[in-house]
Order: sequence, then C-alpha cells, then structure tokens
Amino acid sequence: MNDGGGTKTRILDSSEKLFGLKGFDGVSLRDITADAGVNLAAINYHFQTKEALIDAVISRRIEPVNQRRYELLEGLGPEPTVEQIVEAFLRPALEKLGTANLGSLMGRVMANPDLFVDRIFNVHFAPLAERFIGTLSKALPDLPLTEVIWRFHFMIGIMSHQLLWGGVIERISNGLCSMKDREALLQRTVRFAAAGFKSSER
Amino acid sequence: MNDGGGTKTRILDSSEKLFGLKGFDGVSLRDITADAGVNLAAINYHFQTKEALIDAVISRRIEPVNQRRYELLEGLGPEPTVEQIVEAFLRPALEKLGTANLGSLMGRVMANPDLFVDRIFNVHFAPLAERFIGTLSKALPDLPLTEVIWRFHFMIGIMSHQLLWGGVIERISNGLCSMKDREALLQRTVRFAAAGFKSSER
DNA sequence: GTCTATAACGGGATAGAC
DNA sequence: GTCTATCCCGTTATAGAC
Repeated sequence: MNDGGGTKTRILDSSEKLFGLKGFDGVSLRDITADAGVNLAAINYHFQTKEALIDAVISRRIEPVNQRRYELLEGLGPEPTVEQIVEAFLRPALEKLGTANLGSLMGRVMANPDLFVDRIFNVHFAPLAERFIGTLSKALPDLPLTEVIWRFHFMIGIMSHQLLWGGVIERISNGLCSMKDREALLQRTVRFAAAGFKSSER
Repeated sequence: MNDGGGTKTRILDSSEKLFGLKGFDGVSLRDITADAGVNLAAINYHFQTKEALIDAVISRRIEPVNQRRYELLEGLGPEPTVEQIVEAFLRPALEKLGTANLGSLMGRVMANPDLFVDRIFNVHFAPLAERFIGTLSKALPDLPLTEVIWRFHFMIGIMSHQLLWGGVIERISNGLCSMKDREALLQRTVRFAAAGFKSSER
C-alpha cells in the first residue's frame, strides 16, 4: 500500500511499482487504485487515459536519469576512456533506478520496442544515444560507426536484462549472484562492456 | 494470415507470430483465431486455457534450440575456446529463431522473468545454463564461478535484446545496422561477448 | 473435430452528485 | 478534487448442435 503524497503522486508511485512487477498490460487501473488507496475516477481525472498514465509514469523517471548521464559524460574531460563513457551511461541506471521497482519498470519499457519506439525511445533516448555514440566513436577511432552502434545496443541489452532479471537473478543462481553491492555490480558490468567495445573488429 | 497445416498447428503458428509481435497479454484468443482462420472454440478444445497455449507455443521452440546448443557444445572437443563456447550458445538462437517471429517470441519470454522463471526458465534453461557455465569456467580457470555466472547473464541480456529489438534496430539506426546478414551479426556478437568474458576481473 | 451462441467476468472510461 | 454508480466493450471459457 501507498499512502504518502497527494493523490496524483500516489497514483504515479503505485503505477510505477505495479507496472514494474507485472507489465503494463498486466495491471488494471483498478489494481492501481487499490494499491494507491484512491478512487478509480481519480485516475481519469488526473491522466485521462491509461496510455497517458503510462507515459507519465515513464517520463517522470527517464529524464532525471538521462540528465545525470549527460552530467557525468560532460564531467569526463576532453579525452575520456571507454570505461569512463560506459560508466557514465550505466551508473545512473543502477543508481537512480536501483530503489523501488524502477529497475523493472525501465526493463518493461525496453521489453516493448513496438510499443515504445515512437512514444519513448525516439523522444527520450535518441538524442542521448547519439551523444554517447559520438563520444564512443572518438574514443575508438579505428572502429566503424556501424560497429560502435551495434556494440552500444549490446550494452543496452546487458543493462535492460539486469534491470529486468535483477529481482530473480539471486534466486536462480542459488544465491551466488547478489544485486546488493551495486557498486561492485556496476564495475563488473563496466569491465565486461568496455572489453567488448575495445575488442578488435575481426 | 495463415492457412497451412492442421488446425492445431495453425493455432500454434499464429500464436507464435502474434505473441512475438505484441506480447502475451497483448494478444487475445480472438486475435489468434482471426489470424489462423479457425474457430474460437478450437483453441479451448486443443489447449484448454490460454496459459497452456502459451506454454505449448514456447516449449515447441525452446527444445530444438537447446538441443542444437548441446550438439554444438559437444562437437567442440576437449578444450574449447571461449569464442567457441559463446558461439555454441548464440548460434542456435539466431539460426533457428531467425525466421518468422520466433526471435521476438523468445525475447518476450526473457522479458517476463516473474511469469516464466518457474514455468520455463527453471525447466528448460537451468540445466543448459549449468552445462555452459561449467564449460566456460574450465576455459577461464582464473575467473571465480560467481563472475562467470554474472557474465553469462550479460551474454543472455545481449541475446534477448537482439531478439526483441531486431525488428526495429535497423529503423532507429537510420538503416546503418541491419539484421539481414545473420552470420556477420553472430560473429560480431561473439566477439563482443567473448572479449567481455576474457576481460580481467578487476 | 468444428461450429454457433452465450455465459460470466473484468476492463477502461464517463456522468453527475457532492 | 473526489466520490458512487454505471455504461459499454472485449475477454476467456463453456454448452450444446452438427
């Protein structure tokens, strides 16, 4: 249950949690009102439609994360290493999405390309992706742009999977892999992805 | 539309296609009957419930892929390289899942951990994962088992994302990245993942 | 095995009082 | 802004004729 903040915020918080847990189609507006302790009509009053609610839930979290990515990238100096660029991209996702169910929420977004490629990806991610791909290209001058883009997608795949499976990864690894130490997880991921980026083209 | 094979096969084929395109919750039994050209009651006759239909759709495709993975792994000889092991895992996914919408179907599975971790993952993937992780551990004797498992998950993430976003990746990269040359894509993915596996632990 | 018809239910959205 | 009550639609599943 969720009883902090105003009605609108409580709706967003509960939606975020439930969407992350069960997917967008898997959660009804009635599920949300029950969790948020608000009336069904309040959702339509504040957000008109379910689709608009979904967009509001996502946008509220994407922008701070991407803002932080820009900040970290710009704080790197003129000739950043691949490791630093990769970390600038991944750290905010683990930091800001680490609490609550934001991780699985973003995982749900990445898991629905057809649904979000126009509404979310092209709006919120495309400019950011271009910026990071450009910076990576400079740090990897021998790698063709096409190859950089592919590898950027590989990195996004690692991140999405981590966000989605974070909740069960400890269980299916018999307790060996824990998400608790986020800094260690980040460094582990950065090493893997950076090594991939720096590998020879053939 | 789909008009080959018997009723049961047509239902499976259409389900596979539509589930891949729109997700399990996003497709109604009526969508399936319309595409398959069969009657609504035929689904209940052959599969009883929607959940059982989903499981049947998935199981029909998972086992041949995993069988091929075992075959490739066993064909490698006593001391395979990391590249060879990674390729043995990834190739069947791209080969057998390359046609139709099998790719996005498997992506949907990987995108729903809570739904499938018990029904699918633990049943079909767990033994396979253990086998591959063991083989990778032998090829990477200095890497702790925990680290091998983490990196195995990173690889799965790359694969899942590729399966899910394959359909839109060409569009969002302005035509630069194409899924058409599957062999090139496979080699590109193997290089990236193998480099990640072989990177130093810290 | 395959159809029509329908039951039984839950979904999103809205009207209108307060 | 928040409530109750309700509309209307699509959903899964089933009954029963053929």
